Amino acid sequence: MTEVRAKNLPAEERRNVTVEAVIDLAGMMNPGDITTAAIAKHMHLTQGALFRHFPNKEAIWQAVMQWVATHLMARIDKSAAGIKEPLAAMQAMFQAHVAFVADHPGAPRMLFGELQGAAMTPAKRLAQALMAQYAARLTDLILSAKIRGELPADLDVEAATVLFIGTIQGLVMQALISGDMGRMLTVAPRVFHIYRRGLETAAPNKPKG
Amino acid sequence: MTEVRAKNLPAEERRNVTVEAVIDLAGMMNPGDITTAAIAKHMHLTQGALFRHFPNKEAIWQAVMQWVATHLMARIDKSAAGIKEPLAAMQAMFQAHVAFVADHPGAPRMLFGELQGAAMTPAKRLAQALMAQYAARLTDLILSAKIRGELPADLDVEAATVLFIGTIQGLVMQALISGDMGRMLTVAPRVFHIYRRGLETAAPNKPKG
DNA sequence: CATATGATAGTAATCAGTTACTATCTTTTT
DNA sequence: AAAAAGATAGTAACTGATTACTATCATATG
Repeated sequence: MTEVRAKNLPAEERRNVTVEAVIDLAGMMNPGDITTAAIAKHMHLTQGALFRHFPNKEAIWQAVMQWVATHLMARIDKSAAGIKEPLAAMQAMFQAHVAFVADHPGAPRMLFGELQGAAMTPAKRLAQALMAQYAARLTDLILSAKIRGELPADLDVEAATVLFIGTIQGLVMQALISGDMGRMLTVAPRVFHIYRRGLETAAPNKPKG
Repeated sequence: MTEVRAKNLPAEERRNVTVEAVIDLAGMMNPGDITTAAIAKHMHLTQGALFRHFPNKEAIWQAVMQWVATHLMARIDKSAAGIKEPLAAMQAMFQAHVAFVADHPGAPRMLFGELQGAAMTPAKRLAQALMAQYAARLTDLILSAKIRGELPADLDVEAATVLFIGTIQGLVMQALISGDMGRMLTVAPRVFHIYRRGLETAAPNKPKG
């Protein structure tokens, strides 16, 4: 017997519910089309009440981006924790990232939408910081894989990092387009397999001849 | 002494100019935020005048998607024409696609934006047809590469196709985010190199042991 | 009672699309 | 070829709907 309507939530919890409502909505509609009225309706509240908990709409988006950054990184860190082999850790991160998106399709849509916006909003700054942190972590893993001899010393690290992130973005984008998140989960390991082979056998520009 | 303002263009040319204006604007702002007023202003026209040439806004977007589909496929076909080796053809397509995006950053933004929209608009249908055509062409190339012995017979064709498209989407997405299209052009061949190595050495699931 | 939370009912700005009128180009008629 | 007529293209001002945001009043909680 869950209450359809939770009344008079404490402020912090109401803010959390708001963020979840936005992530939820972003999975169903274009983030740019999400109005404060739509958010309020989705959480069974009146539109004006939202502004008792957030000073303006931008603050809501900022909170959402913070939620995405925190939860995504937490999930990725957890998946790779305790794995010694860098390539195995990367594989775990890859799968964890894809699984996170499958659970929260609205999250990448908020990210992409925010990052592509022209204006340098606080939300965009958060999104950029997330991306930078992600890329740095990957580069470290690839470098240590080189040191451990798991990857060839002449591997193009930058291209490998770009391709890892790009592969996920591409997978996610295609899943968002088709609307089939489950399929992405099964294709992801097969795609990562090709990526991994590419790293392991990469010769920079002139294969010895 | 170019005229700042071309007056009273014939209808068809005015429609072409409109499409170009939209692609141009989409490179600078979120496609969803492009208003008819913004389009008109960008082409030095009044907002109402647009509706003399298009019945509604959706028709404008439809024309834009048609433009993207036609020009992108033409450029890709041209780049691969006359190349016998499938892998070389794929490499040419890859580079041509990236170059097209560098020339028209608004094009992929329109595509992604349209494909992610919930409503099944005519513009979305065009975008989906473009993607399907693209994927089919790739699958054909990969299959013929197998037959010619350029790629291993046990390569996961579906994953290879998804990864090709995903790699481009990921590259483009990162370029859109950073706003640096020139860099994408230089990174693209290095990224494709890793992709190609992945295909050439891929063993499906159980590397013989 | 005091305060936090919510509802109701607004505001000014902006959106796609329409209307009435005017300018410009093309064709026909003389 | 000159002028009138018709068609096409553009302008300016508007409409109703929707937006983010606010002011005021009501209620629930501790």
